[in-house]
Amino acid sequence: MKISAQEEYGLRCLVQLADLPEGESLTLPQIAEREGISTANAGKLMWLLNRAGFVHSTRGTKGGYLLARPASEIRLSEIIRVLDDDEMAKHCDNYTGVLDSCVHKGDCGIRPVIIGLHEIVADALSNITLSHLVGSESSVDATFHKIQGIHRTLESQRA
Amino acid sequence: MKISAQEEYGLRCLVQLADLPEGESLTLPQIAEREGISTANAGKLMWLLNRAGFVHSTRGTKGGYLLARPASEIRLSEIIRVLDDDEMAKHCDNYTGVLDSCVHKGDCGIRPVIIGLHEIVADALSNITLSHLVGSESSVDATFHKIQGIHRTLESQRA
DNA sequence: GCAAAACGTTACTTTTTTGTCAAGATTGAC
DNA sequence: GTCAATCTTGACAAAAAAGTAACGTTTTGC
Repeated sequence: MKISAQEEYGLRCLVQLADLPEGESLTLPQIAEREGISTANAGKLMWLLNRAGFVHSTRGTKGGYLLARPASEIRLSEIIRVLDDDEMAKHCDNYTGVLDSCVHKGDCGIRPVIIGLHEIVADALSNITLSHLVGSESSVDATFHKIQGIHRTLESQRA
Repeated sequence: MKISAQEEYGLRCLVQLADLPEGESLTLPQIAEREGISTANAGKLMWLLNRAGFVHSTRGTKGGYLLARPASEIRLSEIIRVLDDDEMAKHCDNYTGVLDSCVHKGDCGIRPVIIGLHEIVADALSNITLSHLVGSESSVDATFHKIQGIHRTLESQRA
């Protein structure tokens, strides 16, 4: 269970934009340099993020990228879903071995665990927004654990 | 964020062994057939699982594989850690772009989220054992949610 | 002993994922 | 209007993951 390169770098590019003063934008070369990736690679990532509606781009001299919505309104769960190509929906169609369909098509003891796991992850990520990620490592860490704590308490009250 | 083929199929092979009557074992061709994968592939997976100490193998005619420990004592968190090649420990060494080390080496707002996410997943998986996975899909689903519910309640009480 | 059935190990091939390149399109400045 | 800076897009190349093949070792049964 891991984060793909696309998820990691895509998220980082968005954080760079979220960390900008109101109204400012970044060009591809600037984003690439700040994240230590090639301009070509940054270009592809930003294309994905633009297509998904997370950023707005302007062409020509003085062009660049900026967030399409306030950072506080963009949840990590949305971002990951896009960068991950909605992998979860296809899980059971992918792992079919040498056959056309999974041998556990009818009844599968693993499926509920996989689905449940993704629910837990999506749930945790839906409570974190881009604006939560712009601070220092220690402050983000504190925020994350606070959010998780609150969330779990609400969960168990509901149950 | 997704499960790799190695994790998925490796876990499934273990579930097959967990579903066996006490003392019985399965050969590679049997495991392969039951999971719809090639014998060669099953062989590689079982080699990994044997090396990690989850199963015992016996060679020669009448040989085969069986669990090294009771299914109720093997937690999914251990299994995933092995099949995933302990990916988490290397996260920050992997995503360095074109550079030798990650540009966020010093202070990184994303790291606590990645680490926290893996903690949440490992936490959820540590409460599920192989024996939980042998029933029907609906019973496993019920068990999973029950375990998660109990766990979250304890978590929030502690907090 | 020897052949058949089974696991063990390493090297190789294929497929998927990542990352790069190059040509095109759009805009602003002069 | 031309030029330079910038994003867009599809094709291509490199790297990683997944899967296969080949050959070896061990055990059982005859």
